[in-house]
Amino acid sequence: MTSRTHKNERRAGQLSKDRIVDSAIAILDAEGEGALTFRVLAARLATGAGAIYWHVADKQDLLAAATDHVIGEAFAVVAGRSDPRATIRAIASAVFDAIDRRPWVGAQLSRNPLQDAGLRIFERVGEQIEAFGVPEPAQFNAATAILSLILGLAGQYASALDHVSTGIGRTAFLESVAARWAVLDPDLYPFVRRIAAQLSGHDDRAQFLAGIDLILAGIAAGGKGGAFERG
Amino acid sequence: MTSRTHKNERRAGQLSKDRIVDSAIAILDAEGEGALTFRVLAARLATGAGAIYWHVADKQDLLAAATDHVIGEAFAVVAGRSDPRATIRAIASAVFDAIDRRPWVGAQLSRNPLQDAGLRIFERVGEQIEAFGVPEPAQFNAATAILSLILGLAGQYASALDHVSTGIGRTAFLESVAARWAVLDPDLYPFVRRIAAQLSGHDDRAQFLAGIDLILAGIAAGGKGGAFERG
DNA sequence: ACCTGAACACCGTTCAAGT
DNA sequence: ACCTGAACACCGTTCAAGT
Repeated sequence: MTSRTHKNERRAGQLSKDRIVDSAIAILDAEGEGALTFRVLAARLATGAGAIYWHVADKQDLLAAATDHVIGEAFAVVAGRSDPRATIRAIASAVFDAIDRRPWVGAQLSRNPLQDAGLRIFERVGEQIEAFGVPEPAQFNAATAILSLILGLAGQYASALDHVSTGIGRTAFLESVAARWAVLDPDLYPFVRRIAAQLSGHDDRAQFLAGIDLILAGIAAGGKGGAFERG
Repeated sequence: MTSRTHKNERRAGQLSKDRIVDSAIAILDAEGEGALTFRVLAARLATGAGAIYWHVADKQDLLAAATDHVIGEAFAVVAGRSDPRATIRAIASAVFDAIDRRPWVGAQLSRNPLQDAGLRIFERVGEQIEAFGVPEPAQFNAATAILSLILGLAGQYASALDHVSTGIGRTAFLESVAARWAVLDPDLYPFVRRIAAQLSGHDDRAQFLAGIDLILAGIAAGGKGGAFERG
């Protein structure tokens, strides 16, 4: 019965930051952000709650590591296009897909934008901004704008998905929001009222990328002098 | 001693959602988000913790109401410019200033973007997008992009201010971030390393508005056909 | 109708004690 | 060095009881 049970069996029981983060991700994926507790995490790892603190500074550190892991994985499969514009769209797409699969990633990104995962996105975007031909002094602003848009959309999308997960389906949720919007005071909220009709049918991913395109168009337009010729 | 003490004295002691929200804002302003507790809020209102629940659904409701109050006040003083572009910049500026004064507003906006305050911003921006001459079908995407950028920047700025408030000053904080960035692996983070030098000297507000300008430029460029002539 | 405040069901985090 | 798990110092929220 215990044949084949050598010391690796023990090794598998060893704690490590990686194992902790993997377990945390499994819990977050399966039951959402509210379910991640040091107690249930410890139970799943068959250890004491305090043991986790040997490998992880605190809960924020754990969530940051989990988010960084997911974003790192998402970026690993983003092939670099020759066109910087297409590459930036691919980066944004990868982030969108990661959030679509795991709403907690979006929540974490928008809550703590300056941590590892955010820096990873910033770097990727910035490299393409440079490849796009944006002059040095403008690169910081341009990359920050795109990063901010991604994070802002991440927060909105994650928050919407959050509501969806707590009960009704996506279209039912959108319809309930649309119904609430359609009933606002027309003097105070003329725009939102009018837009409500488009809510149910709209495509989140397309809207996400449309925003990116607007900034890219603005960057391109800013270089009227020819400074942004593809090169 | 008790002359002049008529029933209004009693009235002042009455609870109401407004009084609760005002007290919550006072606590948030004075001691930050971590200090807002139903117990300390109740103490400040000289009542029991449970009494608050008669006027407020839960803590999320309280924070949403506080944020909506602040954004409403901020928008009350935003004069409409004749130029939609300038008005959108003024709206973004007002949000920036509100967050600059109260970091918790930024955190709340980015955490819960679809609540009252977010809707207020969305409406204001949307109206200007229409005034800008963006055709109907594109208005939703354009307004969402600007709202998302504002929320994304709100989150980043709030998170930075948060770190500042916990100890060191702003420039010291930026320098510590810059120092961390400057020391990253140059193969993995070439862009962030290079940009680190600009961090200490940069102007948050200018960067905030630069992002808005990029989207506006993108919107204008999108209407090459003349559809976006100022009208 | 509105308020009281004790009680409930949790949290993240710490830390003496073990191996 | 690493793990255990009870204990600490809190939370938001509920609810019987009061007025």
